[in-house]
Amino acid sequence: MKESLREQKKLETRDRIRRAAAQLFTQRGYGAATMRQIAARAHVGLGTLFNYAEDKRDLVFLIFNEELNAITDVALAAPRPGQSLVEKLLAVFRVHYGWLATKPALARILLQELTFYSSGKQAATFHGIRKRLIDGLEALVAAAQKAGEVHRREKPGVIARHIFFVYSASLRWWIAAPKPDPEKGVAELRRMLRLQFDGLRKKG
Amino acid sequence: MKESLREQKKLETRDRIRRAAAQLFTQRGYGAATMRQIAARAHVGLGTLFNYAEDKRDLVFLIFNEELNAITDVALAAPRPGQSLVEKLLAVFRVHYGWLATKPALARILLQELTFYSSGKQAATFHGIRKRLIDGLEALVAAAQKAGEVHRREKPGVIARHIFFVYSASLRWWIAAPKPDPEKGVAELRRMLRLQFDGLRKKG
DNA sequence: GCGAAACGATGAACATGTTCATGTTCGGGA
DNA sequence: TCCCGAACATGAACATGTTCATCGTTTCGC
Repeated sequence: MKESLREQKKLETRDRIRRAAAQLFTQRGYGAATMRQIAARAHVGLGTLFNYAEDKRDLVFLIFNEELNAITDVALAAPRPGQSLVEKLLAVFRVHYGWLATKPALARILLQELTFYSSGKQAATFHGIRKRLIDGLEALVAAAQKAGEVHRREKPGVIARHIFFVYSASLRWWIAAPKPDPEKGVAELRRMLRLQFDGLRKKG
Repeated sequence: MKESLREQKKLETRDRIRRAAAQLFTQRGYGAATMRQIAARAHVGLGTLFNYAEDKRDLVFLIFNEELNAITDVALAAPRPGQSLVEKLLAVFRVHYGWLATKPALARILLQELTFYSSGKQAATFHGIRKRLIDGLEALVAAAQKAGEVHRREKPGVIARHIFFVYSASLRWWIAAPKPDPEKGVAELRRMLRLQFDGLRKKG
């Protein structure tokens, strides 16, 4: 290892900040928790927070990014061969639902306040992870097209984006509930994806 | 008229605030425009702003609400009998695209920063208007179900919400372009709605 | 080991959103 | 006409996010 001591201390400091921010955001909400309180609980100076997150919003991403990255790896490996496209997609999303259900208060902050926020160093990482997810969806769609399960009238990227938006909408709807149940969330999403897969047109 | 002078002055003050806020948000962006600058340009005390909007974000809704309300009336009256559901929906949305294209900078603030913000007196009005739009969509869907154009596997409210989200996503994508062209926006939305209408499943 | 340069921590100072106690203006009843 | 209460306007005071000049620590070439 190159910079043992320095690097070590930096990681510990970042972790203390993450834990302090997570606790205070959860207890008091995003708006009511102040940077000074977070700095105090993390045993760092006020200015130090801004060495790790560009601004207050960026702190939320700092809390989530590490776990989100790991969870996304798990999620993208979840689909099994032989499943239909909808079931493969649900296998991916189910992992995220289960994870977010363990920390609904923080998840609400992430989904309701930050979906379209993009500046900040941590936010960049966040969007990178999200892109990996969307790329994964695109691969699933492309495979389904190749297998003849899905038509080819639209490019897989377009369809993947569309699916991602359906997922985002359902997720936001679900997380707003008082005590989000992942099973119910996945069930609702299944309805939405079926609707998307089957279309609106009346058959025969 | 009941309160001629008072009511009159109030309306004028609100209008000055609206214009000042719109100008400064457009010129400098939402973050860089300060409440003090807005108050100065509106020839009003700083505190007065907070008699008309609950907070800074609420100012954005104050700017939009009046026009948005009128535009939504026009939009909901746009569909013509005999059009397909997709064309009826596009007739509605086209009005909004055309309107927002005339003020892209402000529209970007509204769509990218404020879609999920909900507290504040102006925000309440905004969401009321949005609900009227979604109810209108629901009525179109219900009619299409009754006419046998759309299946009945899902309730019209669910389908309408789904359509609204597709619309929101497309709109946000479109408004991010440097100089949004309403025709292109509507064309892109048409692709998305067709995708929704036809479904993903490969036919026979 | 030693000096210096790079790196990170720090909190006082600043900028700006928000509150609120106070002053001002208007409408209507006596 | 003359008050009085309600509605409205106001800016000083406050709370809090953010910047930045400064300081201590770690690293690295010698």
